Amino acid sequence: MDQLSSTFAALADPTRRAILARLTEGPATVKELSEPFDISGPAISKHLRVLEKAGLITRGREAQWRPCRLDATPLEEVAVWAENYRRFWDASYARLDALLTEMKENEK
Amino acid sequence: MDQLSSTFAALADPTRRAILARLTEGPATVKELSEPFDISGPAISKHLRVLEKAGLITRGREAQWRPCRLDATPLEEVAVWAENYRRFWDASYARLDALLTEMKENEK
DNA sequence: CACGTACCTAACCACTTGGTTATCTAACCT
DNA sequence: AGGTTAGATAACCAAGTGGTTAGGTACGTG
Repeated sequence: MDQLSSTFAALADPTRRAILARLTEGPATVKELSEPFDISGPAISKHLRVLEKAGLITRGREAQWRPCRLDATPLEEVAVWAENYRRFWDASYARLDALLTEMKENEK
Repeated sequence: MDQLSSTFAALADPTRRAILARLTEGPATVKELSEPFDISGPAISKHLRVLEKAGLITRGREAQWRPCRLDATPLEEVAVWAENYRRFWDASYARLDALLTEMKENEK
């Protein structure tokens, strides 16, 4: 699977997005991350592995803890990808787009 | 499933992203959309249903054709979501962020 | 009417996903 | 050494996904 696909796939789960949101406040252990959720440890472990494979988190090791840190670089690609569609949802951008097209037409 | 989740899930497949890219050039029939891909009609139909459920396309009906049109509005939510993480990948933004935090500290 | 074209639905298959419980390793603390 | 805590792994299950083939519907045309 390509980078963008695995990033989108990782983001498709609300639990994983909540984990990312939590990590914006700083690194956390697996236990801390699992606190807000009513699911088992192994389930969290699986989510973390998905996030790690997508390159969205990195994991260290300190004694018996395996602290997770956010790595947002894959999200830049997501933002860039979405921005390419801005003119299709943004009305003012659409008008600008139409203007530019018109100008191009006039050049011919 | 919430809106953002189903949007991300829809975008996780390269075939579906390619279909969206094709639709930026204007509406297309199912046949036209399936042309670039080496998969069966029903497979395309399934992809289109996923995109439709995610609100990324709308479908009309003209005689025996069911033309698809792009609807990018769910992508705005994606862009906004990703932008909230910009400071975690953008070095200059991170520096600005640190500066603002420092200023806040000084206010106390 | 008969035929071809565009598209959908149904049934099926292999694989993945999100969850579980049970069991293991590794580190810390008495 | 024994017990507790953090975490991973394994085995399992139900549901979902991405693909297939076969068959059905709706429309335009000879």
